[in-house]
Amino acid sequence: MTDQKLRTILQEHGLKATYQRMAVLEYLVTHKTHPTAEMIHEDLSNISLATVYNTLDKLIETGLIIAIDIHDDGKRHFDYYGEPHYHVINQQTSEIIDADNFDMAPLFEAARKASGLTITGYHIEVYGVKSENP
Amino acid sequence: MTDQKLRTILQEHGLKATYQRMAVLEYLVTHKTHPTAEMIHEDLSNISLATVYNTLDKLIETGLIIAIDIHDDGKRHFDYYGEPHYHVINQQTSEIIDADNFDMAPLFEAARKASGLTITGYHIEVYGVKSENP
DNA sequence: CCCCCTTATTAGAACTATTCTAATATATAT
DNA sequence: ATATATATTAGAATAGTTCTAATAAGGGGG
Repeated sequence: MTDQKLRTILQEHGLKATYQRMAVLEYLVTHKTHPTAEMIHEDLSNISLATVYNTLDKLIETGLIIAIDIHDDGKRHFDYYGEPHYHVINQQTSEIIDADNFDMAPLFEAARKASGLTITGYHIEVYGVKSENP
Repeated sequence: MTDQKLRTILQEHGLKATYQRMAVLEYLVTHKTHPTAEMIHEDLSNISLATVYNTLDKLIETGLIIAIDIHDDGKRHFDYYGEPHYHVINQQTSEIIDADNFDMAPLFEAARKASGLTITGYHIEVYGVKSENP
């Protein structure tokens, strides 16, 4: 993804297009690894950890990325959220698999009915284990 | 819920029926407040915080309760999971609303297809805000 | 019914992911 | 180009959770 594209995305979401934000956003766009803040900081070694956290907070506020809490490791993982999707988590390995083969609209309608709220988003994690008989 | 019932539930899930576990489980069964470990510890004042955490871990392992991470407050919240349900979270107030008016079986099937795993459970949080025009 | 042994509880220390501070630097509108 | 509000940073601080190791208690076997 070009710098100009990253700059535009950030500005369209009301964020100043700093070098650090462009780098963190590009990292999340191009890595499917659901990294932690520490992992991003290690790879982008010229950006401070505080800035990684600050930037992740801003990107979450805009909805560009989401956070996933894996209870196994106690760390927050982050995921670019360009297209809505959900996560399937292997309980034996903590591997996170992206999936988008399900229409969430009926769930939104059910949630609206149950709560009276205007639905703005969702986080779905489905847990599984390796099949006994593949 | 009677002590005998609590004892039976714990033993059926392979856990020793200690006073502390019965108290924590009963607390979660009877409180719809999605409490944190600290809140449980404050209310059950004769049970140590370490035991509250240990017990919550054990109850999660058995599937009797689940954890919900609210990113707003950085604390883990816990919820008795006697019947499958999902959560609608008011982003303005962090209020957690239980809802069960949606059949998750099709999502399980989609997740199985996407991952090849045998699905064992799910955590769903739907986010919303107060409607503009109620 | 009472041991025995495994498992649970506890207080407090330790850990660590995340947030805060306050000084410096940078983006962007004018 | 300048001003100004906003962003970055290193390091300290915070706080939720986990660990330690000593004590207590559940419950199966006799």
